[in-house]
Amino acid sequence: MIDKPNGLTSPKAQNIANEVRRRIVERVWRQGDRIPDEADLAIEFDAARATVNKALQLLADEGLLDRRRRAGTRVAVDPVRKATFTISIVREQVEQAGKAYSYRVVAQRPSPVPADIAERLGLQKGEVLIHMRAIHYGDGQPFQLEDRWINPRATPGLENADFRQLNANEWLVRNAPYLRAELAFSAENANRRDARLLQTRPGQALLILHRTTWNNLGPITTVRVAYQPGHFVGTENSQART
Amino acid sequence: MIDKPNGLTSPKAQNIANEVRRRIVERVWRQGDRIPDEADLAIEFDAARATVNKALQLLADEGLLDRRRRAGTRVAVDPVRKATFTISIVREQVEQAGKAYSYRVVAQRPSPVPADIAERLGLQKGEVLIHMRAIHYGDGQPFQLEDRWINPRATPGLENADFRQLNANEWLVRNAPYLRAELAFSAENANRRDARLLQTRPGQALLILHRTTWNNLGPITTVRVAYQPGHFVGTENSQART
DNA sequence: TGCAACTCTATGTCTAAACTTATTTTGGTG
DNA sequence: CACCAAAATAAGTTTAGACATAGAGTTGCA
Repeated sequence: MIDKPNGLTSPKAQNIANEVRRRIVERVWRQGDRIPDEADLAIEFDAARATVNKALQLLADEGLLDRRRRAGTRVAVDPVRKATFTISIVREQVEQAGKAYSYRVVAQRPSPVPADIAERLGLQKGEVLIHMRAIHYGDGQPFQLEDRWINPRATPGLENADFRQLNANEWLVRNAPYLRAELAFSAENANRRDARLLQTRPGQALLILHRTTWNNLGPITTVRVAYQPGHFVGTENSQART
Repeated sequence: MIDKPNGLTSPKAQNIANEVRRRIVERVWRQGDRIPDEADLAIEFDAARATVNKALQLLADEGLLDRRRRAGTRVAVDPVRKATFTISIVREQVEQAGKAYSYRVVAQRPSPVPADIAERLGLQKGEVLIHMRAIHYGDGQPFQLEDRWINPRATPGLENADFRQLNANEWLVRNAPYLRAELAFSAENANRRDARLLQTRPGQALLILHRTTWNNLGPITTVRVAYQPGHFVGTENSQART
C-alpha cells in the first residue's frame, strides 16, 4: 500500500501524511475538495483513527488542509503555508560557517529608553534600561551589529553578568527563557555608525532583524540586529519532525 | 492543580505544556536540568502518559526541551527557538491592511534562464521558462514588486492561465501546491528599475524575499519580491495551536 | 585496560475505545 | 415559511495498554 518497498519503515502517521500530501500535489484531491473522514482513512490505511488524526493535524498545521468539526476535512483553497525558521545563537551561526567567532562590546550603560523602544516594550518612556551595542565577527570580519535594550526588572541575576566576557545574546538565551517573542525583518540604509562598525559605506542596504521577548515579569529585551551587507536569512518549510 | 479556577478548561495537554513552560521560565527547572520522566509527570498531572508525551513533544518542537530516548528530557541549554511565519497571498495582505488591491503585469514572456536562477532551480542554464514582472498595489501605492520565473513543465494547466486577469502568485497558490519550499530574506539597494516601479529613489534599502517551490515534477517557480521601503515582515513565536 | 556484548530504561509510536464538542441537518411547530 | 429543538456527524481529546527502539550503563572477557 503506502509502505516503502524496502525495509525503511518510517512512522505510520508520517506515511499517511506523505500519501495525503502526494494526493494533493498530484491533484487527486483538489483545492476545496472534501477528503474522506478519519474513520474511512483509518480503514484504508489500516491504522487507528488516532494515527490518521495525527497525520491530518500535521497537514492542517502546515496549512495544506482545513479541518472543522462535523464539516470534515478539505484541501485548503488558499494554502496559507507556514515557514519555520530557527533562531540560533550568533556564535553558532558563525562557527557553523567555519569561521572563528569573536565579539566586541562597543557601548554598555544604563540609559532612559526613547519613546519608540518604550512603546514596543510596553514600558513608560524614560524608564532606565541597560543599553548596549556590540559587534559579532567571523574571522575578524564584522558579521552583525546588535543594538540592544535589556530590562533588568525581568532578568534577575543580570547584575552579576559581565558582558565583556560572555555576550548578551548568549547570557539572555541561557538565563532568561522567554514565554513570548516577536520577530520582524526590515531593510534600512546603513547610517554612519552602522557603516563604520560593519566596515561598509553609509547608504548600503542592510537586512535588519528586530526581536523582542517577554517572560512572566514583563519585557526582557528588544534588539535590532543589522547583518553584514549581502547576508541572507533562510528558512525551509517544515516537513514536520523526523 | 493546574486547572484554571474558572470553567475555562483548555485541553489537558495544553495545561501541562503551560505548566512546564512556567516552571522553565520561572527557573524551577533550569537550563540543562533533567526533568521528571513522562511516567512521573503523568502521575503528577493525573493524565495518561500519551497526554504528557504530547505536551512535551510540543515544547521540544518549540526548542525549549531536549528529549532523547533512554537519556530523558532536559531543559534545552541553548534554546534554539523556532519562529513560524505565515505566507499568505499578497492580495490578502493588502486587503487586511484595509487597502484596495490592484495588480499590474509589467512584463511576461518565455525567456532562457540566466545562470544564477538556473542553479537555484537545479535546471540547465538557458532552459526556457516564463519570466514575469508584476507590481502589487494597495490603494494605488506600490506595495511590492515581484520578479518571477515559472517552470511550465511543473505546472500543467499553465498555458490556459491569463495572468493579466488573475495574478501569478494566486494562480500558483491555487493550482500548483508544492511539496517543498525555500525562503530567504535579504536586503538590496533599489536599482533603477526597482526604484521606478516602486516609486522610490535608486539606492533605497529594500527588503527582499526570495521564494522557490518544488513539486513532484520539479521546480515550480522562483520569485524575488521587493517590498516597498519601510515594510516589515513579522512573525510571532508559536504558542502552538488553539 | 579496552572493548564487545548485553541489559535496561525513557521516549517513540500505535491501537482500540470512549467521551467531548462544534456544527450541520433534520424535523416539528406555530 | 420562519424558527427552534433534537439528532446526527466528524473532528478533538484523552486513556490504558502494548510493543519498538535508541542509546546510556554494565558486565565480562581478552
